[in-house]
Amino acid sequence: MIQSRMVPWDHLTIMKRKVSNSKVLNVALKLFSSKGYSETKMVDIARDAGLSVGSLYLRFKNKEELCLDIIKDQTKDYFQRAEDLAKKADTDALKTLEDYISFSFDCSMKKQQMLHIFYREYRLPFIQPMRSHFFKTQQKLIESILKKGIKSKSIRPLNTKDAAISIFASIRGTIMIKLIYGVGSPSVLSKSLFDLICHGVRKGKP
Amino acid sequence: MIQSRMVPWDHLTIMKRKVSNSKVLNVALKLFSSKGYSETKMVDIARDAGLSVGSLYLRFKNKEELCLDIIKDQTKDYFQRAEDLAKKADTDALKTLEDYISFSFDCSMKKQQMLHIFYREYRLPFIQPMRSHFFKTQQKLIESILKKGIKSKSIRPLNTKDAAISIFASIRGTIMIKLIYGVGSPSVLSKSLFDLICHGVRKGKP
DNA sequence: CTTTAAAATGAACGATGGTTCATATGAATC
DNA sequence: GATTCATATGAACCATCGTTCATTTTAAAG
Repeated sequence: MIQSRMVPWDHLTIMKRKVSNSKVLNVALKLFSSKGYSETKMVDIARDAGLSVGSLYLRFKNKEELCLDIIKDQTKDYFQRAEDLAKKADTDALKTLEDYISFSFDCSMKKQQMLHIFYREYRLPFIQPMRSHFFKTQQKLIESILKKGIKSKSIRPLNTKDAAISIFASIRGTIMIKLIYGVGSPSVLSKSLFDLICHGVRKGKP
Repeated sequence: MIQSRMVPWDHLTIMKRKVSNSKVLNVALKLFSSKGYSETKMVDIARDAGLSVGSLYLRFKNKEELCLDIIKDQTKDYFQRAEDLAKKADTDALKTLEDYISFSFDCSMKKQQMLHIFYREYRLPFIQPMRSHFFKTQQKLIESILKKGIKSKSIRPLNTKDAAISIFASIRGTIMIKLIYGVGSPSVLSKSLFDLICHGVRKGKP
């Protein structure tokens, strides 16, 4: 019981706080994703979480930091999982590419609330660094899969850098379309995108 | 000279107004695209255009309508040009697809200021109808190119609806990446995307 | 029961910015 | 010069939040 006085961190606190921090983050995520960042008011978050505005400011420095905390919370294990997945490209690059695309879709669907924050108001300045980091790592990751595929001859020789950008853009574009317009099922979109990226539309051999 | 009293429309008014409407639209476009819709204040637009706030409200009902007027102004002949282009698919579907992609890139680069409005704050409710219309028409257009290509055997048989969505998403995704991160030259991106869509990454015949 | 301090409260503050309106300007007409 | 009316002005109005802070509540410790 001493701990509840000494450590303020959420997961160690034993029922001193009425409402847990993760509850607040979830509520805020829901609001940001449904109404947008600037349309979501601090009072809304407080009300929905069952707290007062004042309490919010005891836990988060301000609105921006609250938003950043959400994003950190939502992305914490994505990068490692993507990295692990890419390692398999030594064995079968095309299969790895397929897995990566389907993994991207899965994650995006699970985290679509968070993605709404990214796609809306896409230049909220404090989000830019995270977006940039995501782009760079994923582009390099796709490039590494392509290189391995070319080496093992399952992928035709091509400019890996340009192709990686195109593939990354295609994946993110499709996810964006899905999120904005709600068309198509994720699995069909994912499958049909891989089919396109893998074979192209042209008839006959390349 | 009588006209200047009788018709308030911009292009017919002979120097009664200090500042033309199209000047205002251009100034506002510049501000919206560089700072974002909600970060752009009506006073900013007024100042940069060399007008008072009051005058702005004599010309545009409110901020939203001003923004819509900009978009209408910027997109007025896009749709017809895209339609005309697609007609050529009877002759050579692959070439038409290539042209469509490069046309999309060209337009997007010329109108990138306007696109910033679309990609930022992407759910400004009053913009949704326009976005939706764009998606539907372009998807149908791509689908029609694919169908013609399949008929004339330059394109392999595939689910044209799914493929059209993937292709549309890839194009828009690539343009978005270009606008957000500024990576790559438009012509290289366009070329490399067509290469991907046309051939895919796989080695050997499909 | 008293003390203590973390946690919670919400009214009040202050800055912001879209919109309005009473007033002014100026060019055309008589 | 007087009249008229489109155009222009910008201070003022009003609503909207993000943020703060003096005060209260809660519950563990003594």
